[in-house]
Amino acid sequence: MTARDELLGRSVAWFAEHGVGDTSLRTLAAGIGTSHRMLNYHFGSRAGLLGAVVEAVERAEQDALRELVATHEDPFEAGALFWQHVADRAAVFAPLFFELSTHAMRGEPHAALLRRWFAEGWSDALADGYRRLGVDEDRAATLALQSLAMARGLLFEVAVTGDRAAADTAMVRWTAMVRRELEAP
Amino acid sequence: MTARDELLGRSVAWFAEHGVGDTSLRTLAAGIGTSHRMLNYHFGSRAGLLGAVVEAVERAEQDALRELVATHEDPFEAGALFWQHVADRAAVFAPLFFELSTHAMRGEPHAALLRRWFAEGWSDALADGYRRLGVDEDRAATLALQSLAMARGLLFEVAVTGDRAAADTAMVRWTAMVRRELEAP
DNA sequence: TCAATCATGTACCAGATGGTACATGCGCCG
DNA sequence: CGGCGCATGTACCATCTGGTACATGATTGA
Repeated sequence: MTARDELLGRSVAWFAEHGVGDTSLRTLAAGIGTSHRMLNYHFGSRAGLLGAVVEAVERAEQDALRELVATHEDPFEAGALFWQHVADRAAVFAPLFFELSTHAMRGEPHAALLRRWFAEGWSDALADGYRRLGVDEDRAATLALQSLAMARGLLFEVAVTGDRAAADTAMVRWTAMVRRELEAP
Repeated sequence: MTARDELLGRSVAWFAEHGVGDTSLRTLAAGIGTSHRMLNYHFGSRAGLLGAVVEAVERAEQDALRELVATHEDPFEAGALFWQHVADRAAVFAPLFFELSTHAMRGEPHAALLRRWFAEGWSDALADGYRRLGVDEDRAATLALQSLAMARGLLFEVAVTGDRAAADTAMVRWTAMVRRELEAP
């Protein structure tokens, strides 16, 4: 692990806990035990650091999902495990996720990268899963969108209220609703 | 309309479009055609302004919902209209909503007010609606949570991808799923 | 008309900000 | 050993930040 990677990892953790918008390079540097000179040295500028952070967070989540999908046959089971994975990290992951998403909604900075992260990939992968279960194209796209929305909405709820149990049962019952929907004509 | 209200309204619009975190009092003042002196005069401080903004946004949304609920008998119809109301304003409302929500997730500032806004009220009102349809307590709570999560997740999707049509059909089909769920034993 | 209250503009403050020039360490390879 | 390149620390810069003191304009009520 290079010194840069070390700084990057600690920066992600700090941003997740304390927010991106309100954190200056100096505050961050003091918080993770380095100097603001180092951050500019390794990442060129504040914008460079943010870009690296976005990339790192995106790759970590996508890697986790890919591994779950690869190691589990049943897509519902993989989905349940991924929900668990995300919800476990809700307190630290959700604030960063939703904060960065607002940048994507408004444009700069890093809007293109963030849009790709939030929009593509996820719903495509989910729709693929439904299609493999024999659902027709139109239905699969909507189900993927709904599942994604449900997961993000429940993640939001967990992060704000801290009520993990309620969100878990909501997710379980949502899966049951989808299963019933698929079995129906 | 007092001068203060005028400034507050324009501030909300500016924050929605350009973000809270990256906007200084001076930038905001220049953007809405006043001086940063005026903002400090009317709101005391930056924190005071943000508090007023949060309060104003919350009240506006809750008023809209209350009016829809009061003027429509069928809760599904009121829900559909409220979704339309929110989705119409997604581009300007969602970024502000999700940005402020990260403040609530992390604590200060205005965490208490924001928590109340995001957590209570909404799901309670929804659960009441389901209970009035004869759903049992446990089921109603979960359905309220799911409906809220679905709406917020789809709002997120609309704000990021701009695909309103897909979100609309997803919402319509979700309502249908709930209706079927309620008719089932 | 005149005072008084509210609103607004100008100018300033101390501190923080992102960024950089420069000097110094440290470890690796010849 | 010597030198060289990466890493790190110090000090500084121009600019911007939130906030305030003070003077002035506008409005209104007696």
